[in-house]
Amino acid sequence: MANASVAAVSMSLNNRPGIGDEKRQKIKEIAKKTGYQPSLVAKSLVNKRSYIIGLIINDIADHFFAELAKGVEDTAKKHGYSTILCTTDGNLKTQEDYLDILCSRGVDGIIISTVVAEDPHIEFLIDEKIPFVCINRIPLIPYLEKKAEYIIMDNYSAGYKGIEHLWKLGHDKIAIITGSLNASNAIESLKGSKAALKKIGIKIPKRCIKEGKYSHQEAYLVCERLLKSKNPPTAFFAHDDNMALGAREAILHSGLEIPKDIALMGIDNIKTGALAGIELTTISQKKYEMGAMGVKILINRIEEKVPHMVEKIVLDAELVVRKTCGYQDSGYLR
Amino acid sequence: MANASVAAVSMSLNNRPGIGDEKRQKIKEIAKKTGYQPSLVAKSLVNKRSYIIGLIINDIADHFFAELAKGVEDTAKKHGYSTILCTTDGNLKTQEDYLDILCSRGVDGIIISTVVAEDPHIEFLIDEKIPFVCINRIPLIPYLEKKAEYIIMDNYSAGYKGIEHLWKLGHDKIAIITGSLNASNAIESLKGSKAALKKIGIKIPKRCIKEGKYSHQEAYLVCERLLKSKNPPTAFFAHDDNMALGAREAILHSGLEIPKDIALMGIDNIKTGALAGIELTTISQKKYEMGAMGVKILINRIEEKVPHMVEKIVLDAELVVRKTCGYQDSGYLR
DNA sequence: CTGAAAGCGCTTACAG
DNA sequence: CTGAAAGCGCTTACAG
Repeated sequence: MANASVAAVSMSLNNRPGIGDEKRQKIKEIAKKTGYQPSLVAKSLVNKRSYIIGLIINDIADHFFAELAKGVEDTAKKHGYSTILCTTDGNLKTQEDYLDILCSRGVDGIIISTVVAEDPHIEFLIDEKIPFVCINRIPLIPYLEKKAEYIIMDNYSAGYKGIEHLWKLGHDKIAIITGSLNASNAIESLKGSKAALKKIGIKIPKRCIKEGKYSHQEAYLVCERLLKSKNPPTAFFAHDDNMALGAREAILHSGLEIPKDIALMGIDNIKTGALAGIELTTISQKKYEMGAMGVKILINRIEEKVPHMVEKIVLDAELVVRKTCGYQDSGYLR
Repeated sequence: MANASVAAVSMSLNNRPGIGDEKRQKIKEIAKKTGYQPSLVAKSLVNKRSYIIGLIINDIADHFFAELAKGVEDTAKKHGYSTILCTTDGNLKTQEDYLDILCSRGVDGIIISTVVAEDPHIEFLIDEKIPFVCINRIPLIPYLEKKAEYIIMDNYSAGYKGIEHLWKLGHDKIAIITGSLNASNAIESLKGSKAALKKIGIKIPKRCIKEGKYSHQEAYLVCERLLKSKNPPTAFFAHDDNMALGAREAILHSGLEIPKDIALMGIDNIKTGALAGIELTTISQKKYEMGAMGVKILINRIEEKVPHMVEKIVLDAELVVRKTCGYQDSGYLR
């Protein structure tokens, strides 16, 4: 410190009152010239603020979560926060480990997108009094409902609209490939689809509702098996695009054409689905925005500028008609 | 602290000698029962070890970088490190900002995949004595060569093999869509392609070598324009799959067929390229492995178990023949 | 307006 | 083998 006390430079660099303008300027100059970078870890220790948030997702190579992560990281960066990437691969133990690590790292908040319906860790987060927001999925535990913030898509409506679209195009033999049924989004989508089926008045056999676990590979297998069954469905509604693309492989590999022989729908609207020759009809989900909004809410909580109130945001599910269901060819038949 | 000094618990929990087994066990038990989590930030401060690495990439929603990031995060996690995700969007200023932040956060090391040929920040990293490894791209500054570790694909060979494959299939009118020519990978691929052209003995006009900047959109535009020119190419070699997919859109939208009218190649072998109906012929790049190996080398440096030596790893570029170049139809013609 | 002191939550020598 | 003290690099009251 070429000319002043440590307190003086601390106050200067943090723009705190208690020091003359002239001296402040001088200190800033010297700091700049010498490339002085204050240690954020020491700062964290005394301020109890790390300016780090944790982001918990299943898999960064999954296009859905990658978009989510992009929204999170962009927004965090914009507000001066760094983000620690935590991928759990859907493993609850890994999730627990990461939660522990994030807490002992003193992160200011957590964005969690992997919550399971009966999630055992939400209480932990509440007890630790660490700000967090659930995105994509929420805990389905009634007494927790008012205690956590969340932002999700209207999965029920997504599940409903998909069936409705297929039905209007003339399909009665519809197969549903669900997400991971331990998670709220999959549960809600399935509820929506079942409600639509009921409303419409058609029944589909149990064997035509299969859990695809949001996995491309799993959906491939499920679809392949169904296609080989004796009364195969004429339409597949996969509850995410990943699985829809898996089903697509199975359909095409078995020599069938889309949508001529088989109609196919997904949910999420990932970019790959828009490619020529794929043109997947789907339900749009605002992935980037969900991540971005999640961070904004989280930072509001952390900085408590806004009086705290539990926020619950449910984003619209919008039908995106492309070519895998045959709307272009026939239009709605009913 | 129910029964011992702070030093005692510190030694117990860190498995340091200097305390009796019995007491150690007891302390560990109590720690477990009370759910005590030592503050990693305080630890960082005294140990000068944060167990955090920084990962710098262009864009997490880009499939190539997402795979890379997956390899990095998985491996870091396995070795007890957390990873801070930093996306620069190819912006050097953002890169600089992140480097500063990472340093003041006291990260133990950095994986950087966004380095530019004349990168102004490598010297900074060396001066700061912070371990780092360049993956995917390297600085093309001779006197820095022996000072940084890197692991990259053999981009020259990738560029070479693509041209060779197209030529053997009978193409003379080839267009090349390059990556960002301020980066080593793009430069090397282009060199390789030019060398192949020379070896083979064909010349392609300047207007048929265009910079696509590793952007889907840019490649679309470049390809569209070239297709409309009066002597259009019969084959496109995009120097990554992202761009190949962009070119594919342009080709298909203009009513041409692949590979009947136009042959198409990429580099990277992202998963989307393998989808039915896309089946992009490409050069395989080991993305996940590159990230994973990068972290292993980085951690070796950080922990200095292995005597330090500058490592340079160049991964093989392997041709993956699928359907966009017409090999299935005709086989090699020359 | 400025400087010396205490403290954030740990770990590491250093005496007992 | 154990406990009291110093220190990591900062910030924040608290006297001068």
